[in-house]
Amino acid sequence: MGSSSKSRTARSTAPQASAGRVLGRATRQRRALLAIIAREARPLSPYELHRLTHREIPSISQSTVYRNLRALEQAGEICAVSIPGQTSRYERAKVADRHRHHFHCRECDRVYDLKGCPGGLRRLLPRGFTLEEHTIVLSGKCEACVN
Amino acid sequence: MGSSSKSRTARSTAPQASAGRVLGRATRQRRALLAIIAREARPLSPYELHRLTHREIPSISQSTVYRNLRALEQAGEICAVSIPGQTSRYERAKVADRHRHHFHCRECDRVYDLKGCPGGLRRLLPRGFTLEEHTIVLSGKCEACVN
DNA sequence: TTACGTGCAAAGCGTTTGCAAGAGG
DNA sequence: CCTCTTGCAAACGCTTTGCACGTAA
Repeated sequence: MGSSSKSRTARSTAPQASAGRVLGRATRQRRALLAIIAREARPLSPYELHRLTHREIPSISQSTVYRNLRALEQAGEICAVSIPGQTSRYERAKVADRHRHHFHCRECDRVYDLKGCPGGLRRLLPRGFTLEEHTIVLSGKCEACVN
Repeated sequence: MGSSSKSRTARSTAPQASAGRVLGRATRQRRALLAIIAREARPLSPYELHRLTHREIPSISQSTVYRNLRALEQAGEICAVSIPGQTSRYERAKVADRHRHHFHCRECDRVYDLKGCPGGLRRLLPRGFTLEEHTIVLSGKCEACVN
C-alpha cells in the first residue's frame, strides 16, 4: 500500500510493528489482561475481559480495562475486531496481523477467526475510489450451536 | 452484556416486500423521514436524518427519528446498514434487499452502496459451521475525498 | 523518587422510554 | 372519537475522563 503517510498526523515511531506508541509499565492489571487475551482463541469483549480479569484481580475497574485495551492497541499488542452492530472484541495482534476475517455466531454470540480471504474485492470499488482496507464478517451458527 | 437478538426463525418471508409489521399512521414527521431516505442515494445516520428532517419540521425530536426508524425498519420500508465501529445508517429497503455491500470513506465518513459480491465466501467457513449471511465493508477514500 | 497507572465517581454520548399533549383516520 | 404518534426529559448502557492515591521502574 502507501509507502508514505499522507498529510494526516504523522505517527512516526517504531516502523516495524503495526502501531506507534510504546507500551508503558507492566502492571499487574495489564499483565493479567494481556495474558487472558493471549491464551484465548477468540476475540473478547471489554465486558468479558473485565469479568475474566476480575477473577484474578477483584479490585480491577472497568476503566482500567478500557484504558489498557486502548494502550495495548496503540502499542500494537492487541487488535480490535469490529462486528457490525456489536461492541468491539479484542485479540492478539499476532493473530490479527495475519489479515483475518471473522465469523459471528448468532446463537451464542461468539466471534471466531477465519482463515483466508476471497480476492477480487477491488472490482466492487466505484471509479475514483481508493481501497485501503476491507472487513468481511460471516454469520450463522458455529459448530457448537448447529443442532 | 452478552446477548443481543437471537433465535429468530421466521426469516423466510417474501424476498422483497414488508418484513413483518404494518406501518401505522402517515404523520408529517414519518413522511418527511421516508421522503429523505428515499431521495438520498446513500445510507444516512440518525444524526444526519434528524438534521435533514429538522429543516422541514423544526420541532421534530430525536426520539421521533429513532422511533420512526425502528417502525419503518420493522415495516420493511427501510433497512439498517451496519459499518464496523460506526452507528447504523439507514437506506431504502428496495436498495438494501438487492444484497448490497458498502464502502466507508475514512475522510468524510460517508457510506456508499456498492454493486456486486465476490463469491467464494463459503470456503472461509470452518467445518461444521453454517453460513446464513455475510457483510463486506470496504474502506478508503471516496472519489470526492481523493486529492 | 517520580511519572505512569489505578480505582472511583461523574460526565459523555448515542439511543430508548415514560408521560401527557397532540393529531391522524 | 379513539388510538397512534409526538416532544420533552429522564433513564440507560457503554465508554471516557478528572482526580487523588498507589506503584513500577
